[in-house]
Amino acid sequence: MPELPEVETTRRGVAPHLEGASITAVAVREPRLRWPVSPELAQMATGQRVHTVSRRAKYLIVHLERGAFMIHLGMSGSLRILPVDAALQKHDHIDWVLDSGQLLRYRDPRRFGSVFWLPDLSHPLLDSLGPEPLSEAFSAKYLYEASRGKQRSIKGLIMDAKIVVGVGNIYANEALYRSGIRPTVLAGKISLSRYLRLVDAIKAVLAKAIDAGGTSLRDFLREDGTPGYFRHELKVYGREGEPCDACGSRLKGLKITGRATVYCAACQR
DNA sequence: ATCGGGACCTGCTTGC
DNA sequence: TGCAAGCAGGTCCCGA
Repeated sequence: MPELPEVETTRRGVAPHLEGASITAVAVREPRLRWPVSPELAQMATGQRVHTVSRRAKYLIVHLERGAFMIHLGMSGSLRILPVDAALQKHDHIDWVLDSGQLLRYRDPRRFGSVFWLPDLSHPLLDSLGPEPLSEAFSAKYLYEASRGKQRSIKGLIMDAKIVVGVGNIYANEALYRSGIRPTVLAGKISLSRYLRLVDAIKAVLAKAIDAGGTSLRDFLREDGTPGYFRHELKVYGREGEPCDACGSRLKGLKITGRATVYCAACQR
C-alpha cells in the first residue's frame, strides 16, 4: 500500500490527533515484524507526551519528550486513529493508547513493516539515505552527477534509497514514462537536460499523488482506509499490454531488479 | 560496482 | 467449486 505519498498522507492524518496527547499505555500484541519490536518501545513511550510527527523517507517518526519511535509501513502496513474501545481485527499488532480517548493502531497483514524505539533520534537505517525527492537538494544537477560512471539502469538508480528516497515502483515507472526515458537506459549515459525532465517528473508525480491522497484518503481515519486513489492517474503501472495514452502502441512489460516495469517502446527511448 | 535472488509474510487474483 | 501457483506498493543481505 504505502509509497511515499501515502506515508505522507498518513503523517498528515494522524499528526493532529497525536501532537499534544499523552500515551497512557502501549500494547504490543505481535512483536514479530520485519525486525522484532523491542520491549523498550512500550516501556519508554508510556507516560510520555507526543511532541511532533515527522517523516524521513518512508519512515514516520513520532517525537516524544524523551526519545521517539519510528514506524515503517512495509508493503501492507497502515495506521489509524480509533476510539479506545474499537474492536480488534486480524493483524492489528500495536496500539498506542492516548489520554484523549483515542488510540493509534498499527496494522500490518504481511508484517514487512517495523517499529523501532529511538532513544536519541538516530538509527542505522537512517544513516545512508539520500535526499528527499521533494527537497531542493534533489535536483537534476545532483542526479546527473550522482549517475556519472554508473553502469546501471536509470530505474534502478532512482529506486535506490542511497541516491534518493521515496521513489517506489509505481512512481519510478510513472516518472520515467512522463519524461520519455526508457527504464533500461544506463544512468551514466543520460544527459543533464534529460535529467531535468526526469527530476521534474518525479517531483510532479509525487506531489500530485500526495494531493490525491489528501483528498480521497481523508477518511482513512474511519474503519475503511481504501486506497486506489491515484489509480486513474496511472499511465503505465499495471497497464502492460494496454495502449499508450499518447501514441496508442501496446505498453511493454519486463522485470528490472525483480520489479514489474512497464513502458512505451515508442515514447520512451 | 551492480545485479539477481532469497528472505521476511499474508491475501488476493488467476488458471486449470 | 477447489486448489495451487503467482503476484503484490519495501528493502535488507548475500553471493556471483
